[in-house]
Amino acid sequence: MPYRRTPRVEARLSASRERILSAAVAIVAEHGYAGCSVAAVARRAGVATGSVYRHFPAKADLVAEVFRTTSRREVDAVARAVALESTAAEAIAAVVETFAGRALRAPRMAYALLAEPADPAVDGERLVFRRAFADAIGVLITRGIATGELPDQDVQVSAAALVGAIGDALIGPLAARAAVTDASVTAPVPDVSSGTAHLITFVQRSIGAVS
Amino acid sequence: MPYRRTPRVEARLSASRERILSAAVAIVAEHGYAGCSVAAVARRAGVATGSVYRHFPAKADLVAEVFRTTSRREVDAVARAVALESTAAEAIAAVVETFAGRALRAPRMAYALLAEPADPAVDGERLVFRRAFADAIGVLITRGIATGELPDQDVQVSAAALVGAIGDALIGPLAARAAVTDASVTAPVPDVSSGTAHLITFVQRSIGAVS
DNA sequence: ACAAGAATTGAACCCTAGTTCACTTCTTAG
DNA sequence: CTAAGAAGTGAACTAGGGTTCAATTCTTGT
Repeated sequence: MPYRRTPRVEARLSASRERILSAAVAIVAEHGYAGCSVAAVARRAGVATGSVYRHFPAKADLVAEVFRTTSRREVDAVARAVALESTAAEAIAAVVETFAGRALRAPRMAYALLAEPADPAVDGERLVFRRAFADAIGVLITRGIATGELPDQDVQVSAAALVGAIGDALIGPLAARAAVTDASVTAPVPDVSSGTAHLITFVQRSIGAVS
Repeated sequence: MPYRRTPRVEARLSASRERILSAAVAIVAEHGYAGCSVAAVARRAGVATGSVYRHFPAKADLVAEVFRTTSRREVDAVARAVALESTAAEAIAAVVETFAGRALRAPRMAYALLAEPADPAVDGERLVFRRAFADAIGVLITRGIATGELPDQDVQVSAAALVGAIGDALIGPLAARAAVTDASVTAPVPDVSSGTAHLITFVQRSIGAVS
């Protein structure tokens, strides 16, 4: 029985899978889920459309994995920022700065993560993402309560509300930026740094951290 | 030239349009945008699919109007609640209670308003909705600052962030309820009243209202 | 070199849901 | 009553994109 899968082939297969995934991530970062058709992904990865289905049973699985990959990056960045700071006030400020900074540098991607309509499978992942994000913030709140820096509070509720607060405060400017990016126009965008500063004040006050 | 549009016909036409719109609203309330196909709307309104296009140039226009109709109700309810209270602390509590109460009583509708993927036209309306909601909250904050009850703050940022905070804190329980509603199963749902109480504390603290 | 079988291809297929349109049914003015 | 023309109908059309599959190209063990 000739031809048994050899490590060499195995490696090429997983490299291929990786290229497809990367291509999909790149397309979402540039054009959002709207531009992420199977045909476009295949073209960018340098394979035939049919080949995509050798690695992913359906498009929903592909985009779900795309979402997971990209959202993990964001959650990790935020979690790292939290770990670096000592006080809750500094940590929550770092969360806002990290997340807002990254989002505004890659607005199309941020929009895709936060709000863009997509496959129901992505919706599920989005809930996971928000929960993970909330957990990272929860860590900081719990720590603050333990040290007495923060008043006692429902960590789950505060964390979930903060995720919403930060996300929503960003959607406005984000939508503007995403729009101009789509039109590939370099346009003046409403200043964000002052908004970020105000948002930091808001979130610090909201968890009871004296600014 | 026989047949000129008479008031009688005019009335029947607008009644027809109204029936179509109501049917669409009802379907969204029950099954979300997912179930809101033109054929389904027409069937429920008791007209042919083609007739829908006598009143709306395209489906996007219909669903946009559905969204506008339903979101106005919510914003009005919240604005009314704000107007009834005198202190900012009471007013923001009333906002949370009103919105959360209504949302949890009609979870499928709330999900459609807040988060359900839908036509791009709906996305645009959703931004309008959030802004209107934020404006209602902004009124209360501005008033609180003026009376000295609240510390000075960026009203826009605080209001937008609060919209996000309230919305996001609701999405979790909402998704659960919407799911069980879809399956038409009466199931135990995570208690929400205690969550609402905690959320009220959170939002009061976040605008600097002493609880 | 050869054959067994897997990987790859990309054009054809299919399915869904919005939209159209030729035809029928009403409504109105003379 | 009759004709002009609008409103209403629903089956057929269409578009877009996910999915499939017969044919082709590779890879491997003897």
